[in-house]
Amino acid sequence: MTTEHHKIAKQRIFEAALALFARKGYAAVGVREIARKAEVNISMINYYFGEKAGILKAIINECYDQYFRTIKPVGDEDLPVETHVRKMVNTVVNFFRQNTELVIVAFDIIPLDIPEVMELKTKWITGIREGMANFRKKLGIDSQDIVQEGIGPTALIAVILNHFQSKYAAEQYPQFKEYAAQLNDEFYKKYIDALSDLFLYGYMGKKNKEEK
Amino acid sequence: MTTEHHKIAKQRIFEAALALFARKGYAAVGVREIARKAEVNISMINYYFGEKAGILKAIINECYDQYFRTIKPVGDEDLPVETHVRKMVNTVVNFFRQNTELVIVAFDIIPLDIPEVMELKTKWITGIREGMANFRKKLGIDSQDIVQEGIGPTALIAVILNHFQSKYAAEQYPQFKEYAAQLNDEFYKKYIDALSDLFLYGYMGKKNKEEK
DNA sequence: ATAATGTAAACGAACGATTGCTTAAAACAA
DNA sequence: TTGTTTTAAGCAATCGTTCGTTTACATTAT
Repeated sequence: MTTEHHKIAKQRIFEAALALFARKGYAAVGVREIARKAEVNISMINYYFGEKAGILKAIINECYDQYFRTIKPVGDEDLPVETHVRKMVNTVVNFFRQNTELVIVAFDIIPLDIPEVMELKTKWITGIREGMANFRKKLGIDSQDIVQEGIGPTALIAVILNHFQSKYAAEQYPQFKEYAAQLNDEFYKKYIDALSDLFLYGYMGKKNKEEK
Repeated sequence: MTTEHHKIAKQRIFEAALALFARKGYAAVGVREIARKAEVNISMINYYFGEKAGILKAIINECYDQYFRTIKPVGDEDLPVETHVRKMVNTVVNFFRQNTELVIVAFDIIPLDIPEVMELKTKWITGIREGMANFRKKLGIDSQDIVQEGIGPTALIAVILNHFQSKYAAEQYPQFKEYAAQLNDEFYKKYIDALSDLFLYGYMGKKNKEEK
């Protein structure tokens, strides 16, 4: 029971902080606000996570770990390039959809002046990049070429992240909730196809395809 | 002289805040830090901008105004679609390059719980979308189709914004400065072409082009 | 010409509120 | 009892903002 209680309280803090960080950004959220939402005493945060930044570290670890474990096996599959790309887009979009708050907080680009956190993120990103080296190679991306690095998978993920940041923001504001409500299963089926098409054949190719 | 002095102090606050907001995010920066960097008394911030959020509003107005005035005339030009897209990509990338701090702060997606600021951004985005309606029409984008909205120009800007966020972050950290230094004129010439190619013909088209 | 008035810019000090975090004791389970 | 979990209270520091005052210069009146 004790262990159970333990987990529950820690989990509540984690989830409350995650939701608040996603909504307002790390710096804009205070520990008291987290404690209030988690229905927990303030000191519980330091008890379980050491410091405020400890929650963020936990979020980052959780997100990158799950992300890597999700896309790595897909990247290692042996499929024709086009099929492979489509499957990867599908995988990434679904992961972002199911873990929107996690990716918004963990994949946020604005640097925090907390060296430890920055190092943690760098470590993860480097690791994932190495783990996906084969997939990148298959796409013919030369890791030395910074132009190719700037587009390719990097660009794809930027687009997807941007979409879910916008979606999440829209869900908060009454005037945009109507839009957010349209983003259902049906939408994502089409979205994944359209995004794959765009990445594979571009805007002109996509246009030709539609005109056929 | 008085007016001259006025401009200088206000400008210093604006620029100091802009740099700090871009680096750390709005919420992570205090007015004292801004005042210190601007070499100005703390109370001058409220004197010139009313409140801390007033600086942010000024930044947002400055950015969107300049952005719209830059891309609008390009969007209204009468060019073949491909040429038009390439010119637009070139225009947007150069604008982001020359106004990196402005776009990082103003185009940041994470919502601030300052209703006034959110309304201001919404107003600008709506206006720009309307102003660029002809260009979107030319690309064959149906504004009602949220799938097409999610990719297209939205995706392109997301990619470019992501690049400059990464670049700006890299410039701050010693271990990445080497990378940031490579992002020179030569790089952006290639980057603009590669990004245009990707958007127009996709990854497969780009690959075919290179193999020729 | 000199003195009085007006005005905008800048200053240091302080306001109440909130920040992240710590402590010591109470409540609980084993 | 022993050891763990939860609590309330409080720490120093900082937050955004406002205060009354002073400086510097322009305008007006005498």
